[in-house]
Amino acid sequence: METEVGVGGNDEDKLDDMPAVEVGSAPSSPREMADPVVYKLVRVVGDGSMVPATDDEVMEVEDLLEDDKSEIHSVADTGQNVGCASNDEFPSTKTQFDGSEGQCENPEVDTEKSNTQLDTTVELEKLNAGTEETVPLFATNSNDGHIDQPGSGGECSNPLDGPIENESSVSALCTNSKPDFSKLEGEICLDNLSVRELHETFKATFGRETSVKDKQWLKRRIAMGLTNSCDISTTTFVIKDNKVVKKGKEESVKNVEGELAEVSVTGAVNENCEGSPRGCNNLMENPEDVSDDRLRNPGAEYDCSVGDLQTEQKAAKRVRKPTKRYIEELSEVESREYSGKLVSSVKNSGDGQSSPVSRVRPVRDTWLDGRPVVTRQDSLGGSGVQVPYVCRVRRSRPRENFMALMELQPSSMGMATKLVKKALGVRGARPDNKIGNKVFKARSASGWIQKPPVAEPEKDEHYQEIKASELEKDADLKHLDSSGDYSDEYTGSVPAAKGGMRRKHHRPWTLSEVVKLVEGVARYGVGRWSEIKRLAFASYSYRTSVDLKDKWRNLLRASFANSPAEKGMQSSRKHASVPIPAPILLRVRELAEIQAQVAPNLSSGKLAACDGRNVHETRSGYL
DNA sequence: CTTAGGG
DNA sequence: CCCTAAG
Repeated sequence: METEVGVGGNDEDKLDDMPAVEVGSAPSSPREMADPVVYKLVRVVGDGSMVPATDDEVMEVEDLLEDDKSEIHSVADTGQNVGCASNDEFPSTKTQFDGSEGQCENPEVDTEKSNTQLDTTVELEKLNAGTEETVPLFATNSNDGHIDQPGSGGECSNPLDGPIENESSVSALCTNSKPDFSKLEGEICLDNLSVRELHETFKATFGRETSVKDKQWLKRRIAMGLTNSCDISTTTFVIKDNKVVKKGKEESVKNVEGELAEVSVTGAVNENCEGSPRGCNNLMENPEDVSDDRLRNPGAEYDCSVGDLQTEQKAAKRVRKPTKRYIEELSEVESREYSGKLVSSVKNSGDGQSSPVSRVRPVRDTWLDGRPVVTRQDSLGGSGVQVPYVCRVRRSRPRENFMALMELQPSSMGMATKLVKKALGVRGARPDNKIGNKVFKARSASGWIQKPPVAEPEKDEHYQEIKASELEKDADLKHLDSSGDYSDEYTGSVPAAKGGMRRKHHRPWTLSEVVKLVEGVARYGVGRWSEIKRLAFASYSYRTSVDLKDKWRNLLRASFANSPAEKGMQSSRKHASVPIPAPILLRVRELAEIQAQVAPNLSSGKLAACDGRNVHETRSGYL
């Protein structure tokens, strides 16, 4: 779901103001994007910096909106939402999430952007042109009863958006995006219908009345109902050059079945799209805040929007959309691109993508009663309680993220990827982009992904990992310092039959991570793992200080093994999944030596002195 | 809780 | 990666 944001003008200011905080901010300047019209949901942090919103967030908002629209009272359930709803203002709509509930523990993130949670502002950042869908959303916020269509207003609000987009989008909807439904409808083009007619249609379709007056919303809803398919739910249109590309957006819908959130991603590809490689991805991943919330109130979420759908079409299955992880990857690429020297084309994991990859490991799909249930048992200790898979707490560890897999079709996916990448790249192109890097980090750190219920049981895990590693490798090789990170893993450990916890999923260290580690060690000194963790690895939710330590140990081993006697050791060295570049190993060695010499003699107190700048800084931060 | 080390 | 001991 794309949302547009009135933010436009503000962005710059925000950008400027943006703190250097690593985690936090993602400035996105809408203007930057010239071509693709995409609405991006953005979260505004307390300081005014913006962070890309996660799918969850977006979805949540959408849900809320929809709920409101469709049914007025629905809001009540989700307390958090209320805050959101209250704000009519599109530009800055703040959604308050319940901190306590919502947050899964993510220490790093929390610390750095503690504010975020409290006031999470959902802003729509409009990268480009507006989309129809957005409007309805807003409308929902305002109020069920009177649905103002801020949508139009919102779009209008942004000069950038321009009416043009709307038109295009609308027309597109009629013609392109929802052709099916119109056909289904019996040739009726919803656009032509009056609100009243739409209401009737709505009623006919869903069997219930709707108070929503928004035509667009109604149309969309009806279309959805008619099609049953998820694709219609949200559509993003991307205007590239002359072409209008419509990209299907995933609908955030919870599956009736037990699955809280299955998202279907439908990449509707326009004819144009097919031709053009570029795809545009709207969704940004975002911090866990939202996801948690969602988890919390599954029921509330889908009362309306989902309810309709469900009632109408229980059969239709919604597939979770790939976005987060997917996006992360993309973002990674992006970061590299702009930071970098190499502009790498995104490696489309085209091959892999052809077949949907999904991971469901931690999740148990059971069709026992004929009712498919996805349950996560681990967090509950195998109690068998159904848990929204989202919020898993893994021991005391920071938190786990779930990876989402993409169910996209190859074609759409590739396109999407490219588009996203492009979009990102555009943003990055700007001077401010340095921030982008950070942003994505933050995002990655927090990003949770919901898993597609559909996933295929085994093997996807590997699949994904491999894919990820490849990606990383790709990125890393291009430039080491770029930080690439994957989305988190969805699961840490799963209770074994016995109750033993499965190991945390193996997370291969990427080059970028290694580089960061090395830098961190150089900066803060060996042994200050927690500091390094916090500072250098703030963005990586996984990788605990212990992990860092272990990795360092391994690096040391590797470095010493390698450089001293390259010849003999080769045999022992097999191929590491991620071969560490010699330079890095050298650096590691150097650092190790330096530290070894300095630290011991001077002892802890002096060490700081020696390191001076770094240590102090670090310390000051804490102290 | 953070480190360090062994497994 | 995990686990544990020690500060």
